[in-house]
Amino acid sequence: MNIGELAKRAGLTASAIRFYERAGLLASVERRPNGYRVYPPEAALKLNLIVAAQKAGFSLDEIRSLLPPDLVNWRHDAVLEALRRKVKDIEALQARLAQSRAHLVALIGEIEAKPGGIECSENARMVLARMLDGKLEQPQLAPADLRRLGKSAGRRRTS
Amino acid sequence: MNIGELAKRAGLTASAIRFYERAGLLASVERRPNGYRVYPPEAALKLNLIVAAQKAGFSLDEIRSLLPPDLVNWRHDAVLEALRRKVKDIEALQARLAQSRAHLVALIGEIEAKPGGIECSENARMVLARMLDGKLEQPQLAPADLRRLGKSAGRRRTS
DNA sequence: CATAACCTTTGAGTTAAGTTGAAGGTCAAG
DNA sequence: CTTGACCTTCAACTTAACTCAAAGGTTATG
Repeated sequence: MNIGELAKRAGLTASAIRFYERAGLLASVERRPNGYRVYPPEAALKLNLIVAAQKAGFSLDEIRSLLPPDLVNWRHDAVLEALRRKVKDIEALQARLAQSRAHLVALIGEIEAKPGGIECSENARMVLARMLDGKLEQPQLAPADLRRLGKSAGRRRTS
Repeated sequence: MNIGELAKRAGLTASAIRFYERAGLLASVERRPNGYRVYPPEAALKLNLIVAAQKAGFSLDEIRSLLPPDLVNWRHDAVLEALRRKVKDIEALQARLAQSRAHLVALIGEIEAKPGGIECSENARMVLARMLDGKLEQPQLAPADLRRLGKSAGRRRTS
């Protein structure tokens, strides 16, 4: 199977697959005499796994450090530890989101609760004040690698 | 007040404040004869507001489009709409996170449930298979601007 | 034999929200 | 008069996960 065929099967682009190879997620692969990469059918499985792990919030770096070269000799303990850590990360993010949501909902309530009486600027000043002290201390969170978890799951190839 | 003083008060760096000005979030400010920026005390309030909005998941672009120049003539309806939209975004992300978390927890359970009997490679293959079809379709989500919501709230200046 | 549809590598561009560095002007203290 | 702490601009760098373009080789088809 050539790279284009594999890309189609995995729902990726050929350039993404080359990128994964360059990034060390895929071992360097067999070549035809003309230089074309040739993939065995299992390659699609590995790509699907990578995509799934990404959707679950793992970075390519994390995935590389956990993926065994052969797809069968997993480092059990490391994988379990990473999974548990990721669950913790998600829970922390969930807590933060719940706080943010609550703040926003409260803010909406305060803004709506003034049908037009008290001068607009008066109102604005009060709402502002409440908004600012409400936000001043939120839970400190793990490093920035949580960002990934917020990514869209859509983005299937459109061509 | 000079920029360094303002930065200290707002918990930002001077370069961040210059960046916000360049990005159109802050109107260009009065200068001393030597070129130094001079800020009125209210400036800190505006910066606090920007920081608060960012923590709530708004991008600088969004903030710029909502922030009135005078801090008092808000476009009520636009602000309310933006707030409600942001709450929706947060809820969508929460749903996605709950799914991811559930998947990971289930996966951990499956891996743990094999004390060492069935060949490791057998187990790996099964777990893999279940993992892949579980993930294949997740809720499609709004564009990628949800990323911001995952950012750490920590990162108070350390110098 | 021309053309399209593949494939190759390399290098640069994308986004967001800043940070860092160079090169230089200004100001107060000792 | 020099040291150190400020301030100025501008340009380039950072991160992640790719994408895109250029320039060229290969293969199948009409």
